[in-house]
Amino acid sequence: MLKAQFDHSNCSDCPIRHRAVCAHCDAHELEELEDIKYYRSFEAGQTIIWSGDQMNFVGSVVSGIASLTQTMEDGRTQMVGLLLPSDFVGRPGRESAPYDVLATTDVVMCCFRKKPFEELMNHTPHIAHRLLQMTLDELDAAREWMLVLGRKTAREKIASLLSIIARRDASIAPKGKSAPIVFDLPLTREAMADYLGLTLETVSRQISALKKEGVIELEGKRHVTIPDMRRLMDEAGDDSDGGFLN
Amino acid sequence: MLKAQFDHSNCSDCPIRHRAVCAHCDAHELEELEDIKYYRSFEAGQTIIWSGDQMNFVGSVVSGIASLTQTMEDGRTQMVGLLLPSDFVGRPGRESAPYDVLATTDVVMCCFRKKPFEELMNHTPHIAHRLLQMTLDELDAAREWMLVLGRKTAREKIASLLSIIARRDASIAPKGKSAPIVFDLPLTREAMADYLGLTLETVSRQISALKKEGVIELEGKRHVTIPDMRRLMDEAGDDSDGGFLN
DNA sequence: AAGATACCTTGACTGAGATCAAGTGGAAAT
DNA sequence: ATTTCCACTTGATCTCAGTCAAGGTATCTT
Repeated sequence: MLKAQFDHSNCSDCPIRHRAVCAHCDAHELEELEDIKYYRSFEAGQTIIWSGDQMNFVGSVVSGIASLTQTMEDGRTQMVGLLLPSDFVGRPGRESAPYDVLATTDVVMCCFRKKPFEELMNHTPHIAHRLLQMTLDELDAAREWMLVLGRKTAREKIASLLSIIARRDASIAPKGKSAPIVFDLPLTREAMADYLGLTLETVSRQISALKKEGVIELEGKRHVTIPDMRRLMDEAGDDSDGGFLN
Repeated sequence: MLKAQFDHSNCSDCPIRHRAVCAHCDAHELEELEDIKYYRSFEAGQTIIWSGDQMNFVGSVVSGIASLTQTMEDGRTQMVGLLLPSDFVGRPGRESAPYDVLATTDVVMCCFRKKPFEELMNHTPHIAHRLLQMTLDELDAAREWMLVLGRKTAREKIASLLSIIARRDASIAPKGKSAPIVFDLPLTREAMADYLGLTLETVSRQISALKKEGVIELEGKRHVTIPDMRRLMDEAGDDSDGGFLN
């Protein structure tokens, strides 16, 4: 069903057209991409790519959320990337995947066979340049996350994660700064724990605590309301006037 | 003194010629780079770039070690990158620096004024392509580090850091796998702590413990011998046959 | 030579988060 | 309707690393 929704779809109608790796492409370049692209759907929980496997495609997340995950032999796991719509998966020039890629929700991906994509990239500076931009952004995000993992308390970690998810959804929010932000958590408590370097019990306790103190409101287990974004960002230990609110 | 050593030097004699952002450049491109490059030296402990400052240059570390560091308002700090010779500093297209860049040892940098470099990059795919490669490598390193920060014990963290430094110096080592690896720690205990998300006391204790158990040997506070690399990698919690030893 | 400084080590105690365990609630399966 | 299952919550206890404090050692200053 989901698949059909995107099959044969034209790039110009694509929801991630202006943010994905193809964002800077002109009409001609887009045609070349259309020739080698295909869509694939994955159900929540499915593994999209296994660490160590041959990678014969690269691609963009069109809808849904995927995660990059590293696992130690004894089972400890750490999420090392959260892939949102428009994010790119795979590395041109690399043979095998360094991490597991998991579908956290149902996911649709726009895939390109790796070889043709690499060739296309070599004579299409627009793609290479956009990929560089996106990679630099991801590197910044990874480094921000290193501060969270290395130095923040459990409470600050949770608040940081909620801030990030809220910020992403806030683009739709009205101008008024004080308007409450509402969203659904796309992650289980366990996935949050794997992202934050915590146990799921600690995640649960901290969410309960933030709820009890009115920093967040919860309806069911996933539906979150942030009455005061500034308060949440204080709890995250971020500079309260940094970036998001001005 | 250090400065003179590199002033007016020709790119073809440069120690990082084949690994830096200029690695793929041909003779003509190198000439263009020579026109806009200049060298700067920094003493150990000096700040190379302040977070938030205007960045009017980008460049490569030629010798020495620098670090990218993030600091919270209350003083907690996390190192988010370790810059070794050939590593690139700065982001084309960005105005202000997102992190502090500190000289951990004496450092020599090969700098390019940002504007000319950006223009040069636009019509020099060799540079853009190499920068993409390097950025993807850094992203991998950052993600590997996220596993260390999020899921490893203090002991594993120290062993991981020692492995990384040892691996870097091991390129010079003879073929025989069992040959002990010897190097000097380029970081203070505090810098190690900032890299690992620990306190300096914990770093000191874990190093003492590894020494007592014969995993490492110490001469003075900085001179390290690794009698058995495989043992160290076991302590790091890494797959013992992953990557380094085969 | 004596003091100052920077870097490091070690000990005693504390506490945040992990671990172990039991229980809740809601949705799907039978 | 009730069983099963999964995601989540909550409690009791434990432990690893943080905190606070004292002392050591090498180098630099005066």
